[in-house]
Amino acid sequence: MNSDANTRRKDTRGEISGCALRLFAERGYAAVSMRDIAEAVGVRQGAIYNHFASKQELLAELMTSHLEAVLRAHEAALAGVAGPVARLEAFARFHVGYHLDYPADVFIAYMELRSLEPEGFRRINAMRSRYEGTLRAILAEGAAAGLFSIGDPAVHARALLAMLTGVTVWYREGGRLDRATIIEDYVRATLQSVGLRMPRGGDKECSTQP
Amino acid sequence: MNSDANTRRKDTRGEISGCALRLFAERGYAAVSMRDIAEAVGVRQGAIYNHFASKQELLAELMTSHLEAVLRAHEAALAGVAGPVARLEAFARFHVGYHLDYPADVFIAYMELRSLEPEGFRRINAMRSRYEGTLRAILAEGAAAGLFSIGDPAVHARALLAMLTGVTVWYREGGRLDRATIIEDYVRATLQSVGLRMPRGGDKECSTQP
DNA sequence: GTCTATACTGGGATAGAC
DNA sequence: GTCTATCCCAGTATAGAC
Repeated sequence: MNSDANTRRKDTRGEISGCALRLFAERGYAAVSMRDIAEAVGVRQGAIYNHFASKQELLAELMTSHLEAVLRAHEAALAGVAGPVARLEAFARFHVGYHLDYPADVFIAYMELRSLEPEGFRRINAMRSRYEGTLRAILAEGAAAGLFSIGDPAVHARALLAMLTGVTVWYREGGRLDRATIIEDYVRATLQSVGLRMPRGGDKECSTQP
Repeated sequence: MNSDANTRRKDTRGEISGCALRLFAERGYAAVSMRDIAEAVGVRQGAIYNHFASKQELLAELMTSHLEAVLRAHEAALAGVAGPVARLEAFARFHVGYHLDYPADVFIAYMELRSLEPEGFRRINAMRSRYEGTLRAILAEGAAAGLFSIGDPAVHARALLAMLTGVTVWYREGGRLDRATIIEDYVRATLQSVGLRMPRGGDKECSTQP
């Protein structure tokens, strides 16, 4: 039906995005050259400019599509979840799970904001703020209802986001701990940080230690 | 008595360190040129090489002296503090306080590890691991004693470090919140995250909201 | 749409006068 | 120890053949 990205013809644009994403995450935007990206894709440097007008546009595109995906998935994850406690748990579970699945995307969106030129920065920072705002609202609501014991909701929101996002810094697939364990640990830390004690008992049988 | 950095003669080396620190923190190592640093200092580019052999050595030097200072201050802050609960509180209070005082140093040491060449990386990463290890030990001890309710101590240590270190990302002097409030909020989040409830009552009178 | 080739800029680092 | 001047290379982006 549609003409684009349809058949299995090689999708150069997509491969450029993928390689750039990985390299930016590994070394940082400024430390990666268009030649590096081209080599990873298997084309010559000039070919990239058939798909992206500039390195800057490539970065902005990566961040935009990532943030759009995050916001969509995040809204879906919290849709129909009611009450600050349940919403906070859902937020933490979604956030860590998503970050385990897309560590490079997340890392870039978190770290390379400063590499954006003013226009892109404003647009993309606004998307990030929306996301942060939903967590802040949950915390403020829980605090107002007397359910949470926290200081300033904005401070706590940033503290939790830093904590949850930090999972991308050290997590590597096939490591000592599996995905489910890590998520539960972060969810527990999140809920306890606002003064709650465990979501539901030991949660998935507390068999961490033998 | 000593011959170096003694009188008030201009300390070019120190100014290079200071400007490089600030610029690396603002834009990232790869995005800052030796010309940028020289301009900030007020000398010509070549003059830097009278004090540092290379840009890479300059970065390694900044990170090393920072980490040495952190480890010293951290040991002093925890010296004589006994018991996992008190030590965890002292750790959190020290960590956030130090990071509020030296945000640029901390940010670089956290973010620019990947910009180090192999030799410097090993050396400096070992220093970071020592620091992380002290927190992990506190958590493991508290968990073993049944005082803390956490999952894997290594996961929780990294989660807390990311949370506490993240204060440098958003804190700006003269903002809405003062230093003491921010520290107390982070300390509270830290202690609660392991399942404790408040260090001592409301702590400094809970007058956050009017 | 990809290639080769190139324009142009800016980077790290060095040489030698002062 | 700092300066000016320069080397050499890598970087982004473009032009034009295929």
